[in-house]
Amino acid sequence: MTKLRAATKSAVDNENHDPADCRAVGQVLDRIGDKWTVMVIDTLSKGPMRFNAVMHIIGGVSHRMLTVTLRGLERDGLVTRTAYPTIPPKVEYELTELGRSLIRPLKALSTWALSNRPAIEAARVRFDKEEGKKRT
Amino acid sequence: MTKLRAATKSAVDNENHDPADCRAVGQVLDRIGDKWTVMVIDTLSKGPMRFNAVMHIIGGVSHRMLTVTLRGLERDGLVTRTAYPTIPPKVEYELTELGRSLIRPLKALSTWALSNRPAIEAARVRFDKEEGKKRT
DNA sequence: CCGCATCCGCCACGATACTG
DNA sequence: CAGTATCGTGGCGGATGCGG
Repeated sequence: MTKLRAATKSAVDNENHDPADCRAVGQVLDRIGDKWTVMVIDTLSKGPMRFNAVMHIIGGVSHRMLTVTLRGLERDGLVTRTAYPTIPPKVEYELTELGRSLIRPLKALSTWALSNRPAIEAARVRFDKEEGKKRT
Repeated sequence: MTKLRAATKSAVDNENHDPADCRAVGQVLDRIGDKWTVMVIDTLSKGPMRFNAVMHIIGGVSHRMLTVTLRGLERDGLVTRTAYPTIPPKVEYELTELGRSLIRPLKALSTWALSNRPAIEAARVRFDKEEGKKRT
């Protein structure tokens, strides 16, 4: 998602060929286009879960990035954070209704990806081969 | 998106709680999660178009980034590039069948975004207000 | 008109260490 | 067990200039 971010939105704001569509998608991508958000949502879609559980299931996410990602999702009302002030602490995360509603469009994307990855892969290989020929 | 990128996929590859879903989505986000890809697709969804036309319609995209984005899409077989070797040059871009098939799931996302942005915005404001209180 | 190379600023991400 | 702070790095994205 890399990076629409707040920095450059000015130019985009002034444009309206079909603002509803492209800007809306842009917004979502800003949100879920980062490295871990989608994985967290997918993981939490199976039910409420503790911090470490999420971390272990995803695997490969750093402690810090998981915290940051979860805070972001909490901020946008996509997950709830419930802290039990016990010793040791126990924190549970759960998708909100809003968060769960995102699963469906995400599934659509995932379905598309699964069906078309071979085609993309093929196109990519073909393209790179052409590139190779040009250089020789 | 902005940045899953190839760099870190190693850790993710070893994990399979529901690999089909999350990895597939991850792949797509790697592709379309950057700053301009979705906008380009949306723009081209209206029909074949010349480079400058796309640039003008999107507005705010640098010459270089549009080139890069289009090359990426071409590489993955999502758009075709047709150059007419006239003077001055004229290049037309058009979505392939594969590219057009991506519009549907994108629409799903855009629909979700449009319906829920108010909710997200509200949650965000609420969350930030709480943050403010804590700091005081 | 379009593509490509170079230079550079900036931010997402990761590793580590410390607190409660 | 969970969160925060700090620091370092890679690579995206913008500006500009040349080539065809």
